[in-house]
Amino acid sequence: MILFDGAFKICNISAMDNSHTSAEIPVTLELIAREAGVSPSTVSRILNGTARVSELKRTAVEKTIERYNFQPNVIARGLAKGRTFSIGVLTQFIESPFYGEALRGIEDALAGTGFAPLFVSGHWNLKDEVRSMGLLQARRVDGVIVLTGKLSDEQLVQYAQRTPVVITGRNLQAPNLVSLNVDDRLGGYKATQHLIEFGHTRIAYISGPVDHPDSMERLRGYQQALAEANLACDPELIAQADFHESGGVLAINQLVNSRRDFTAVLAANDQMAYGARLALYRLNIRVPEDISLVGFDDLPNSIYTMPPLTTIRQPIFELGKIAAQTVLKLITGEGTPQSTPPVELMIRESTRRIRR
Amino acid sequence: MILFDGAFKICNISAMDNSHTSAEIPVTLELIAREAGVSPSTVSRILNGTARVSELKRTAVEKTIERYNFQPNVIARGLAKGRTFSIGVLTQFIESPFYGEALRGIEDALAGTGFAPLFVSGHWNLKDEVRSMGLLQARRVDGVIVLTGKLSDEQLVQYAQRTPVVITGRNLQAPNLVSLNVDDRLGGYKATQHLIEFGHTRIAYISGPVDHPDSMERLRGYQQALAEANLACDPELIAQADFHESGGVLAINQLVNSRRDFTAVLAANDQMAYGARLALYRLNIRVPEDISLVGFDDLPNSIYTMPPLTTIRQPIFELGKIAAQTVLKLITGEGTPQSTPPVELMIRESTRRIRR
DNA sequence: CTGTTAGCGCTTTCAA
DNA sequence: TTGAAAGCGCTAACAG
Repeated sequence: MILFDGAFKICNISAMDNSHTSAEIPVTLELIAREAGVSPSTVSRILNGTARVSELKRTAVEKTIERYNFQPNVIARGLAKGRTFSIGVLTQFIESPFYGEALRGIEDALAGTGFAPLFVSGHWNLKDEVRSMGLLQARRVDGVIVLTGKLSDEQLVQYAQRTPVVITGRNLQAPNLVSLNVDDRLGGYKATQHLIEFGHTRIAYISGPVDHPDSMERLRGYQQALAEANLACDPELIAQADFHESGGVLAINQLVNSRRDFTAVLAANDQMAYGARLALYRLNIRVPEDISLVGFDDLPNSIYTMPPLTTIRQPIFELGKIAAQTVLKLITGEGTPQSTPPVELMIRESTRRIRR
Repeated sequence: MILFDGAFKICNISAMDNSHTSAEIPVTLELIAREAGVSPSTVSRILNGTARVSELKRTAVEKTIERYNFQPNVIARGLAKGRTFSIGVLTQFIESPFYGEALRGIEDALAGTGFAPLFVSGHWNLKDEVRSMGLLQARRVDGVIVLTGKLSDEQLVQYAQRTPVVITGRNLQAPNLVSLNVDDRLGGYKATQHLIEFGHTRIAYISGPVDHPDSMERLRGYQQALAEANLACDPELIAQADFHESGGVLAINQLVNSRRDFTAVLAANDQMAYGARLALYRLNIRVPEDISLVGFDDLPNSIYTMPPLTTIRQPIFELGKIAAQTVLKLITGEGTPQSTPPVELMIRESTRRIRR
């Protein structure tokens, strides 16, 4: 295997010398103005469409802009206008498949508006969230979208005094701030109801962190569906986990060790359902023949799961989109908030009617 | 089900009225200086540690900063210093589980350096990539990391004339630009070799897009391993797909329809392997009993796949980290480029020794 | 050590 | 219509 003489390659080590960078005449609006024989204000006016400009000068300017491939400095513009045209987005993990969809929604809504998203991560960790919010503040974003997280209501309200805030996953009333929610409880309810309709009466629940509002709402939906069907809610059947795959694994083991029997499992999110799936496989328990499994979120992957996962679809892409639209409205002072689309039960192949 | 009277909820509609926003006195460096009884320069010096300042004034200033909760305006600072302290990152899909890891690496490397990443998406689409690069340019980022994509070498080189560029997934030599690579060919080679060692001789390959350099390199590794083992490379056993799950489904169907027999499949990435897995399941072909399956990337999910997927681990988090470190070095003009860690074969449960 | 004075690149009155 | 001038919030010589 002689072709591979190293496990990696780096090109152009000499490129590290970038001493030449210093030369270059920066192309600025002023330069354009001079070259086109007009004043800077005129160029600015053309760029912003702020006022009528004679056809003659306009074409002259446009030509020079073209020629120099001039792009106005958004930073400088921001300073002058007191607006940076960027929207801060506090997500939890930049690589999260779940929040990723929301980010895509935000990108989508912001495309073509002149505003750009600035993504920062909080890692489900108050300190990081505060630091990240500080970064956004320092960069004077015009608005902020907070995708859940651990910031206190007070912090959020205070933050909203300086900058418009849109927050998901919590109910909060304050000036300059709007909360956007999907109906987690309804989701938990629908999922449980589906299982009950399939004849299951012993339904285990793998919950997320107790301090996570979404998680608790879903649990409430589960409990309510149980209650409405006159089924007891056995606390032994509720395992507490952490929204991660590994938590799902642990939860299943714990549930099985408890020796309570159950014929179905509802996981508070898809990631835990993935972990649960693996744990069941290890225990030689078949899905859905022996146990039905339901997730929550409908991650892109859940169609390709083995078997494809029955789950609650959250309109998370749309939520991101609406959040972005809402924050823009807050900034410009327009009204009419949007409603978020409802959660939806996606019946796939991980659940089946119980054999009697 | 009376508790849910709507499938969504929006709070605080009245918050849309943000007319009060106009009041507020902005807290600036100048304000701090005045309140502390010193000149703006002194405050600036304290903030930047640019020069020694008497203990007396320092504490006075620090107190006022504290009192006003002052955060210097990074935008203004950027204008003055000719540096924005942000690094543009062109990714393809913000929600991609694969690039997500790289983004995390970038965040990780940038944390605490004062630089912030500005993530933009290219969607594997030249037009979007150009637009996104334009956005970065307009915002005067101090450096750019390009995670593969379709920009031409010329475009990249030209871009590097204005801003330091780090590019992954291609070999390019130019001033002010460095290319970072993982050894895709070696990955393809290792994966194939593993299959051959397990006794497989008829190994199908699901490729990515032909215009994708990573994809082609992996294919070459596959071919080389075959050649070294004196196995013929049957073109009928190579299905062309698109790096997405659905492509994996299609590829398997095509492969099976071709009526060539094979006992193993190597997919050029994990996502296609997921799709292949589903397609095989639909066809009642067991993995790994009937067919062994290997992926490429080692996405976080591949441990939780059914069965857990044998795959080539790409050090993509580390790659992101190194890319960020490299671009910082390019900016500050320091030297010593890093090497990227090698790819690694992760043997899990989707492959097994062929029964004879 | 510290204040004064010019800008950074753009927008925006205010006159002309 | 258009230009001159002032200013956005900060930094960086340059004196003192």
